[in-house]
Amino acid sequence: MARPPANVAPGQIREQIIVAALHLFTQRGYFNTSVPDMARTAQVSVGSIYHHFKDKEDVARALYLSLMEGMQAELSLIAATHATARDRCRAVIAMLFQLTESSREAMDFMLYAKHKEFLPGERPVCSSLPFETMRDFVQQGMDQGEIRRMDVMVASACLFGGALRLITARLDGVLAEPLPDRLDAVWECAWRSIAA
Amino acid sequence: MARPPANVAPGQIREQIIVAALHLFTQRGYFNTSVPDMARTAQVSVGSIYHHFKDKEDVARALYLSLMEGMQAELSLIAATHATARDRCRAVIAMLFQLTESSREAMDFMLYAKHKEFLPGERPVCSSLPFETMRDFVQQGMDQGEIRRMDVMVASACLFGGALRLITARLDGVLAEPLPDRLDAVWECAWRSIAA
DNA sequence: CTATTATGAACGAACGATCATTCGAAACAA
DNA sequence: TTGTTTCGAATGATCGTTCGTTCATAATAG
Repeated sequence: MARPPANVAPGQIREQIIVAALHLFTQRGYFNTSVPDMARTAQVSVGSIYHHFKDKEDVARALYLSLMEGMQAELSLIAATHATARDRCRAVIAMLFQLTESSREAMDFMLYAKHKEFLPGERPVCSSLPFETMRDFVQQGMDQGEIRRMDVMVASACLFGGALRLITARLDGVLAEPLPDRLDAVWECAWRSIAA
Repeated sequence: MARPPANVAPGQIREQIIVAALHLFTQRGYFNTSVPDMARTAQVSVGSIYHHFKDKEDVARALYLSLMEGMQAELSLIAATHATARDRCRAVIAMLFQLTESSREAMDFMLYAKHKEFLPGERPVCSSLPFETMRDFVQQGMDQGEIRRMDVMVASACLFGGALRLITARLDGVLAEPLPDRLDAVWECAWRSIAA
């Protein structure tokens, strides 16, 4: 059995394709991006894309799942390094803000792409594992008495809604300043809205 | 110049096409909807669509602008019938919640379609007139001392972010109960977060 | 070692399907 | 009649996908 050529790292082509797809999908959208576009940007051939992925949709799915996995890893890290709901939720917002600045395209695609239009099988972002984990943080904070008793969905929406809205504004170019500059102000409002 | 046929009201065909487009765009998305699809759903011919609209994009634009106009009218009404920022903003959220229940597809298309992918000319929703009006409400509330002094964008995001997040959840089917049932709870959190 | 064969990654022209759009004719109103 | 609206088959362009081929490398034989 022949091994892949030694002059390129294994999985590197896949990575090139996924990175190119992320760039094009966020810039022009999934449906405005052709497979030849992806091949050109990734500097590989069309055939190579179909060698590594089942079809165009499969590229988008691999990208989406990979981003979701990364996000979930960040949340697990936060859960492991912070004890209270307050600390955890603040860390979540700080992380989201930083990620938006450092990986703007990833955040854009993960949070605001209309996945159901090109990934019919996947569940809506709202009910993805990361968002469920964030609601868990809130639920536990309510159980511990840190957060007022109320519907978990309402509490989560109010706690994270402001931050997510600001991320949208930033991604749309409506907010000029880096998000971390607004962390303290947003957090004060967010926590005040649901704190016991 | 011939007047339109007497057996159909003037502008009715246009309306049929726009309604069909709204239905299909929210159900499958703009790019998964073909012009023949629109013709079939609107019960008109393909040629008729091109008689009333320049092209497919023009249908989407007419739909979008019409929805935006309706939203702005609602906001103007609120501005005229409520004096304080507190009353105005609460009325805005109540209106958004009601509209989501009564015109789910309209809200979905207006707030969460990726317009820039098929309406390259239009500005992002964030910087549309309705959203600017909502920020104006907040700014005036800050000038009047009702709302704590802070960045207007941050305050607006925190005040409306929770409600908008809940609307997303509702549209995604993650929230089972009608939004108006949650109005009091959401409003208490929202106002608490920025009230002076 | 060298020569030969086997493997599968990479390629891109070509294919078939689908789409937005056009246009000439028919239908209808005035 | 004349001008407008409606129709849907035809057009041309574009897209996702396929597939025969090339070629570098690994495995094997001598």
